[in-house]
Amino acid sequence: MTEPAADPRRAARRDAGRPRGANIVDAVLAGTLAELADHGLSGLNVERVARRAEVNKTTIYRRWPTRDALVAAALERVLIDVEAGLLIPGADLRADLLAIVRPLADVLSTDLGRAVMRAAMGESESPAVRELVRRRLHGQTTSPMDEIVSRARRRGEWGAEMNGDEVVFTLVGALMHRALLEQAPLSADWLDRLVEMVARGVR
Amino acid sequence: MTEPAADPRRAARRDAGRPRGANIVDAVLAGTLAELADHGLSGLNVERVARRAEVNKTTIYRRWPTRDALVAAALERVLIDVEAGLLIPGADLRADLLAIVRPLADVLSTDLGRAVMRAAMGESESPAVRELVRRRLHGQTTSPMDEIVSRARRRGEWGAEMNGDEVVFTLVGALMHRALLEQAPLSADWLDRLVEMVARGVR
DNA sequence: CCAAGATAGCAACTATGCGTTGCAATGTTT
DNA sequence: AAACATTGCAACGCATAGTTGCTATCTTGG
Repeated sequence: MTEPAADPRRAARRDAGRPRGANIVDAVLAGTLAELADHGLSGLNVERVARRAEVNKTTIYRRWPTRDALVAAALERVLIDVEAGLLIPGADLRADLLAIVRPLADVLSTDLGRAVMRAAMGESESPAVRELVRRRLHGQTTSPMDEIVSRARRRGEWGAEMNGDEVVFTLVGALMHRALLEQAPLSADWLDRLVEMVARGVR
Repeated sequence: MTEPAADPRRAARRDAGRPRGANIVDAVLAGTLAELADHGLSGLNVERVARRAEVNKTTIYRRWPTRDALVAAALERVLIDVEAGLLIPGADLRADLLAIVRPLADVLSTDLGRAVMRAAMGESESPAVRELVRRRLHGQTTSPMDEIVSRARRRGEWGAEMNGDEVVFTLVGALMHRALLEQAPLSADWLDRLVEMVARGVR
């Protein structure tokens, strides 16, 4: 539900037209993210996005039917970058967990990232966002974690009845809380302590 | 910034007037919470709140200058109920942690509670809400945790370099993630496993 | 090259919801 | 009874979401 917009009238011939919209899509979503970082979700305004992307408001509405859909699409852009770290096996469980959590920590260390995640939590009523979050959550972290857990089991680092997902989600929740509610820095030091604690906890 | 609204003109004589507003304040805040639960933060509408509370819109605006302030006041109402569990010392660290986290878990198990916490996270840009969250967070959990940690230290259950706040906040973050993003139930079983993991982690 | 089809811009419009204002009605205190 | 405070009411101004009808421009198949 991001690019061509499933429109019956557009089903027949999809190869004609003015400059095909990839550029526009990019510009608009980038503009949306920028506005999100600048004014927050509640201050996000479609007309400003349009101006920023140097595109007409109508064009935006033709591609994304509602403000929510626009935001959801923009969020998706960013969340793709939070893909779990490449699955290079680390020295131990702590290293593996750190590798999985660090990309998110990086995102949450920028104004944009915080704005985006805030939106993801706050707007998670919106069907579009809710769907997106579910997709990104399950499936993005689950498979890497399965790998990590079985490695850790082999090394005797994992004896808990906790499953992999539950553990990552706890870590993610902790990051969110610190970044969004406490508004405290996600320092390397703190991250180390957090992961250390969790790693000890599942032994 | 909850009840009388600091208004210079009202400083002189504050004892005359129509039925003093306690009833109205209650009705309006209750209405706000109800609307929040029904339509979510983005769907919350002052005029509907007014109808629901059987009060005029103007009256609301006279007491709470903006929609944000109204929401903040309503949030505060609920968050008071999340006060840390009475400090009855439990059998062990696990029991203490459970006692501290359970009130929040209860709140997050209702539609209203989820809506409220979602609002608290999403709207934490808004100065009013941000201030509120800070106040409730620091000071609400810190002192009970100091107590719990020193008890746990005495019993040899706490050897970690993690401090008390960091641990509660991790727990709270985990609850939030599960309730708001995963939208999974905060079952007693899951809560036990979570607390068990953390308790082991700080040893 | 040309006609068809698709996309984008533009301007004007509706609808909704926030927040304001002036005034009248009603209640309380001294 | 007089003074004062609070509420209700109706009518606004204003920003922003979302729509519509039209025209201009681009791409591609023939």
